[in-house]
Amino acid sequence: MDTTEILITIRRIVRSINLESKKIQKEYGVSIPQLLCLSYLHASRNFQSTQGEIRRFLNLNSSTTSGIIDRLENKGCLARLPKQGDKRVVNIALTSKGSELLKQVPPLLHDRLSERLQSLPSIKLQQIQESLVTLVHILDIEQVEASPMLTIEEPIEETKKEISSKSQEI
Amino acid sequence: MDTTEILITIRRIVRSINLESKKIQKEYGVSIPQLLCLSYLHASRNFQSTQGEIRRFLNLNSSTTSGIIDRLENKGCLARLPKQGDKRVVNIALTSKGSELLKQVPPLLHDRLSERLQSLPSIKLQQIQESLVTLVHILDIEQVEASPMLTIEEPIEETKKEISSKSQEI
DNA sequence: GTATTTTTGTTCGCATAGAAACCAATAACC
DNA sequence: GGTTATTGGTTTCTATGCGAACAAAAATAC
Repeated sequence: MDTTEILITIRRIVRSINLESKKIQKEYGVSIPQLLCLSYLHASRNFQSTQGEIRRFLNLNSSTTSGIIDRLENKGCLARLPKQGDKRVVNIALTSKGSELLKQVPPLLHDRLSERLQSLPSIKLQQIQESLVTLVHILDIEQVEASPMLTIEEPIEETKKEISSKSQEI
Repeated sequence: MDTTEILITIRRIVRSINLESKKIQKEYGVSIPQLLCLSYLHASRNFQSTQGEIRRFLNLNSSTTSGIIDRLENKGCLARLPKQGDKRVVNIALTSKGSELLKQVPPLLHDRLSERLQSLPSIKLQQIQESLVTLVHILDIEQVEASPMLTIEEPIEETKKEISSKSQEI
């Protein structure tokens, strides 16, 4: 497996995750980013948070977060409330409908996948973890540069690119 | 790092790839899926292929492929031609504009990423490959089920799920 | 030859994702 | 207090991605 195949494999992993998200959405009516958002609210103080906090938690762009919140609001899972003291900020509150939905979904999801991952030898699992972190570093060039104190890394050039060539259908 | 963190890491990898795609699009006017499509045409006989072949190569849904081809057609990078003998099939032909664009983009991209991957110890690279393949198997549950002759795999239940919980902003 | 099934690719609808533009509110500066 | 800079979130636009529906064409069955 060379560079190209690694990239192709990543694309396939991404696709699987997206397909899974679609299945969950069909079955439960919420997507994974939506679920992540609801989970965050559930774990927040007073089951509330701000759009900015959710955005940072999800590590997404502001407009994307706004869209996710819109759709959850339309579903009745959360509500937008004004925040005392700062009129720019919108408080996002989990509704009981959202809370109920959370009770149905996460345990099923988490258990199944954990099951599979934990059936692996722990050495294997460790490998996966390290490999993913390595990939993050390779791809997250900006992050590495932003923290020169992290570790000894080889000098990495500014602009990183990604390539593609053939991929084979399975 | 447990299951949740693996999932979170995957999400971060996905994000990096998407951000990279955005940069490339801004700089060269084409996205990575579009580049993949053009590359495939370039390597095809007579610089032509069918929508179905491109779809299988990209491993994408038909409507997605149609959209990608639409946008490349609008850019003048490819053309839709009828196929002799089967009126359902559309031949997709790379234009010289598309060919020229390919000359500018891919070498830069591929080289940079290869460079970084190949600067890793070969053991590390091997780990990454194996880990990705393992993840593919875990996520590609349907593939494994569809091919019971592949290898000895533990019995895997039908519906797999994915979970999420906290992720931290870096 | 006719009826049915399968194939091919397009359209539509929905969601995610980012960039850019925007505006109101707040903070910082003088 | 007035001016400038920053912040927070929304809107608009573009692209990717999937599923469902669809129509035409081809393949298959009788």
